[in-house]
Amino acid sequence: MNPFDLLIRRFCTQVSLDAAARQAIRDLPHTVRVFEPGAYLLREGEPPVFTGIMISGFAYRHKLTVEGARQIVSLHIGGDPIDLQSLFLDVADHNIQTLTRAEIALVPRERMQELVATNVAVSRAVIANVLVDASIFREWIVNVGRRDATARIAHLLCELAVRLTAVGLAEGYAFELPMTQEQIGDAVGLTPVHVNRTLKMLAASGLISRNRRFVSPNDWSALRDAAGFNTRYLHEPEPELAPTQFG
Amino acid sequence: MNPFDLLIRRFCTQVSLDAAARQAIRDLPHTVRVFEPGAYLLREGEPPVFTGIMISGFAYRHKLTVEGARQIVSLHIGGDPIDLQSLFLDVADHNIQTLTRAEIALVPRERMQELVATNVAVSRAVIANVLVDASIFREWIVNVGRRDATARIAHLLCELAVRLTAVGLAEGYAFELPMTQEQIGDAVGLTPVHVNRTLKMLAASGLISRNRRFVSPNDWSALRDAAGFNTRYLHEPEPELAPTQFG
DNA sequence: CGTTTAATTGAAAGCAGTCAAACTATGTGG
DNA sequence: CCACATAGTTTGACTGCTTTCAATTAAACG
Repeated sequence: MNPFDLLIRRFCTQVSLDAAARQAIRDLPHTVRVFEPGAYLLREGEPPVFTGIMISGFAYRHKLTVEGARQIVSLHIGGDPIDLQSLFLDVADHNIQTLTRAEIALVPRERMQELVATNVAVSRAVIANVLVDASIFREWIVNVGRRDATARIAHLLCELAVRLTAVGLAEGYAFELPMTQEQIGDAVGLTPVHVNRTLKMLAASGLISRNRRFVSPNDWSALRDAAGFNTRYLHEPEPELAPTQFG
Repeated sequence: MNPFDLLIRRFCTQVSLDAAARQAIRDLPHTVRVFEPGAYLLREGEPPVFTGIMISGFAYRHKLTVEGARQIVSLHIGGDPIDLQSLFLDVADHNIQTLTRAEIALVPRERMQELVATNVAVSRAVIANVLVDASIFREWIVNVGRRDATARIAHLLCELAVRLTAVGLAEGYAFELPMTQEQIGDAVGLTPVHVNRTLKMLAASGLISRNRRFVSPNDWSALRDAAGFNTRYLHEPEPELAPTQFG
């Protein structure tokens, strides 16, 4: 699929885009590149050059404390725009790295800025997308600030299950989680040892099944309850209102 | 000061606004209202009706977990736009409450949406502002996820000191922090008891002085080091580049 | 097959939480 | 102006969730 159709589909979950806006997006110049796992897409302190669209693979944003501890602040999957977060900021405040091999469509930042400046519908879509990202950041603050280890990890799993399902990358909320337990810990503010114990406990209590990095909820509503998970913060469209036509 | 001049000043820390854009902002319809401490400006689950500009006072955004624990996800001070975060989202994913008595200029959401749709410079300013908010959310994830109690609280104090100083509400990084220790705990993911102990420890170690809710750093660079605080995430303009003319 | 990376497990230590009570402002009504 | 009520701060003792340290097992890799 054309990377911009992925982006258009994403935008259409929040706003409607007329034909002109869609065409303007498709006309953006871009290069599709494949990045190996661990590749940096953005480094803190450096000026952002590209805006990207994840075609496939996983990526994560993270920051390091002065003591060297890492905190992952978000995860990105196929269809996610990358680095709209830096579109109008001149120095990156965080790093973005691929988690897996990933195909990413790179668009020069200035060209995206120009499009946002000239097309109202696109501008609105970009703002809405950025606002949803911000909502997810807020929920992550709650997750690391006020949930215990079990709920934190369950919440992360729920979020990924729902987001992956929304873009057709998970079946029945089951999915491959391409993260080491250390990376999971960095995402939820725990140590890898405790992530291991908590994951085993989630499996032992029957909430999930694990097979290597493949995770599947045995009882979705029980997992959701354990996580205190509510999809509201993802601002997904109501199923019945979901756009079926987007191109 | 006219509330919109506050907003224009804020926007001009990130982008430049031409005379037309400034006038368009000043032409926004608005009502100035005074809210008592604890008043709700927005409730999770409800549709946002207004966008606001804090003229004076403090406010905070927060979310509740299903267990009833509260997590404050951001603090707002004079000059901050409120609820640009919900400008294009139809259901609030969090609550906003005043911390103190606060004067707020309310602008109907649709009028702000219209302005963003018709004025490119304003649109860019709104996006930049929202992106800075998001950057602060990211840093808060790091704060609660990867710092110990001392660093967390020191970091909160540093952030407020810098932000209040930037808008002329603090002298020498000293300021009145109008929060109970329970609210501070809700902002950094700690219990009020531990906040109390940590605050006393910060004072005992000479990093800060406290007098009721008035906090002043005795040694700014030592406090900054204890917090692992770096202003980059606030995306403030370089002092020498700071706009001196903005209206 | 060795080598490296990741997952697992056990034991001990520690930071922060919980529970409970005392203290201190601040405010109210008589 | 004082007794009383309320909200917030402070302190102590104890508990416990997570971390730390260390070692073992399992999987991935060339």
